[in-house]
Amino acid sequence: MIGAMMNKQRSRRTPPPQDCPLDVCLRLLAGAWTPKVLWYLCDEPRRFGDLRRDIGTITSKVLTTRLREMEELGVVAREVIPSSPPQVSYSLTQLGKELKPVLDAMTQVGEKLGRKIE
Amino acid sequence: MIGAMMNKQRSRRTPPPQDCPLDVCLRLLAGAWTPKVLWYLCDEPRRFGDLRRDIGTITSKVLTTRLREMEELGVVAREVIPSSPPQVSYSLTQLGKELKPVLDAMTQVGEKLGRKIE
DNA sequence: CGGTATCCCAATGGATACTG
DNA sequence: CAGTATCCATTGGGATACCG
Repeated sequence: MIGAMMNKQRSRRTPPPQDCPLDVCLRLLAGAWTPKVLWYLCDEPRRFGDLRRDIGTITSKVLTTRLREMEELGVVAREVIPSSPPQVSYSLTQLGKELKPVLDAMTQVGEKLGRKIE
Repeated sequence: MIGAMMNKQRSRRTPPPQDCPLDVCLRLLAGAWTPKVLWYLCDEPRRFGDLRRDIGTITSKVLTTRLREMEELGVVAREVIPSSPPQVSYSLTQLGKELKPVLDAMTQVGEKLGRKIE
């Protein structure tokens, strides 16, 4: 079963192939909610539930997914604080903080783009 | 096109809800191939077919889609040169050129992210 | 040359329920 | 509190064919 399923059929869905650095960064930022997670982590570390409430309508499944992939890329750090009830705190790493200027730059252009919309 | 996208009925609940400038910029850049199109238009105007060949494996359907939405946002300009065979030239507008620093910033962070991957 | 028109698939992520 | 586990609707965009 696994063998069969691992047989990647490359016929369709030839993905944007190169892993140039731009694509890498984009794949991170384009994940749903990712910019908002970064935004709320910018100022200070936050716990899972706080993040969830801050962002508003994100489900815990998706929030978990995003945090896990950000963690794997070294953009956020996860710290478990043994206590009862359990607490898990998320914060930006040094690398994560380097995304701030990117978000700011995108916001600036976004404002000009935005005037074209509505 | 993105404008239409923004009025579209949301399926189940209100997903990525706010249209903050960051989201607007991101929706543009996250379109498949969009960064590459921008990249190849950076230096000089290019014709449709040239862009297609530059990028390599993009289909004309998708290239058209991307160029149309970039045009609607005022990021690229489309110029039809009456001749035989017909020529259509695409170039970055002033606003489009402002995306260059954004791409550069993303590339820089992407390089550091990339070292985490492979 | 510079596109449209179809058809269709697989990944993304939303809804909901449940757990240590 | 901080997640997992399922299930499934939406959709971006790839393949292919065709056109003025």
